[in-house]
Amino acid sequence: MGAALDESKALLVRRWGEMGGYWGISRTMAEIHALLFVSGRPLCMDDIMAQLHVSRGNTSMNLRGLVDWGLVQRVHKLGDRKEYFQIDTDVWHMFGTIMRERRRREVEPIVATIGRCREMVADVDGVAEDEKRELREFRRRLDELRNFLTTMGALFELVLKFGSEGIAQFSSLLTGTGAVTRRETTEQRTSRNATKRSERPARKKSTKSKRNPRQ
Amino acid sequence: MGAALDESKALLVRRWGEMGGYWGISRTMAEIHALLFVSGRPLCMDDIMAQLHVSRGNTSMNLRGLVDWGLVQRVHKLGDRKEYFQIDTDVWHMFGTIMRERRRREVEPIVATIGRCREMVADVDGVAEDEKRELREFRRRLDELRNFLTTMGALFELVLKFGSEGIAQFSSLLTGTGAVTRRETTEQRTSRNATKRSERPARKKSTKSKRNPRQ
DNA sequence: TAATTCTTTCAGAAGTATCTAAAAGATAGC
DNA sequence: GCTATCTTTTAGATACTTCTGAAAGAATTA
Repeated sequence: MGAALDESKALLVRRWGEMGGYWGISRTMAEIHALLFVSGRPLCMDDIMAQLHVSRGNTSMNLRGLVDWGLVQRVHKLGDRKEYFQIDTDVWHMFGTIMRERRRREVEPIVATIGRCREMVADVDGVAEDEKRELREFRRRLDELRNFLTTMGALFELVLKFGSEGIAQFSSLLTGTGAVTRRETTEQRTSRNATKRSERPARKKSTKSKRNPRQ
Repeated sequence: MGAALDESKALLVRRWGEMGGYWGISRTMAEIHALLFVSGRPLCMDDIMAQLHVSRGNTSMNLRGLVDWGLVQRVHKLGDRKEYFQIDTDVWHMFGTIMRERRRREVEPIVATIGRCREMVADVDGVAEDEKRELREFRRRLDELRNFLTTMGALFELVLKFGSEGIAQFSSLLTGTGAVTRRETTEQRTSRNATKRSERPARKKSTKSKRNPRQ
């Protein structure tokens, strides 16, 4: 009856791959990610190639992408020259990594641009009275937008720091399900999730990079 | 000095468009969205074509996409046969729309699949003892994943219902900045944001659809 | 009904992204 | 150094998206 298990895994991999497209991630990359997730053990390139029917080159590229995202780690087995790839097993931690990376790549640039736009219209001197109205309205919108983005960013930071228990508390608080006081049950999580992903060395793609030495 | 205003707007439109790609939205669609946002008034197709240098067909298609997302409304001016397009001006409401739509299109299908996967491995009969371990581990992961997704969904629902004030409270609660009790300041927002977007008629793309009658 | 004005659809062009297979690059052991 | 084993890069092929321009479709007025 291991067949049911395999089918179940295959189904999740397929669907996860399809969904990847919506998230700006190539299907293959998402499939590799899912495969590592369902396998529950490190896989080598040949495993992945065989199970997903993709070429070696493609596998290599997408694995690199996943490592760059901080979602997959390279691991090695004693007496085996192959590299194995392993996924973060903690779902909360995994999504924390995704969120932080997306924020860095996608939200921060737009926040910076909003800042520049804001400066460009900071000066009201020499503007006709009827244009001032439009200017003020535009500034108001910029401020609202920036405020939204930074607030959401802060919220994510908090949520991912405090994990699922924190959210449950938050929910019950807002919905008034009951009076909840801050418990300390989430503190252990915090330290584990605080791994500094941001300090990962920024790999330059274009550079004729030396192969990663296996320390 | 209206030049600075125009340049500032153009800059935001360009950057917003670039970012659109990351969000699975075509650049033009994102640019149109941004243009409506910065303009602060309804625009017609010719306005958009002129300002973004895109063809009529492209403009039409992308505007339809935005209307389908519920991000843009069609409006009409008295004595003018043209259609005008208007964006939701409330940033929180706007992102609420995006989040809900993304959840419907992207998160719900994967949650459904997880459910199916879970059922496929529910039965443990006739499984060798050493495979049971793997099975249980797989089930644990599936459950964790589903739990994460539904919790996050609920969180978004809450956050968008309670708006920025709610988040500020949440933040101060978790960080322990001070004892906060639920205030009622956000209630007005709630009703406005509760517009039932989900009941929008599901336009079939493939169908040789009749043109939307202007009621 | 015909003319006018505006919008949508669609076939093919243009532009991107992704994939494969083959060559080049690394490392370890002999 | 040479060979074996494994990984990365790359050029070109394939597949997918997006865009345009032209034709068809709709509503309105005469």
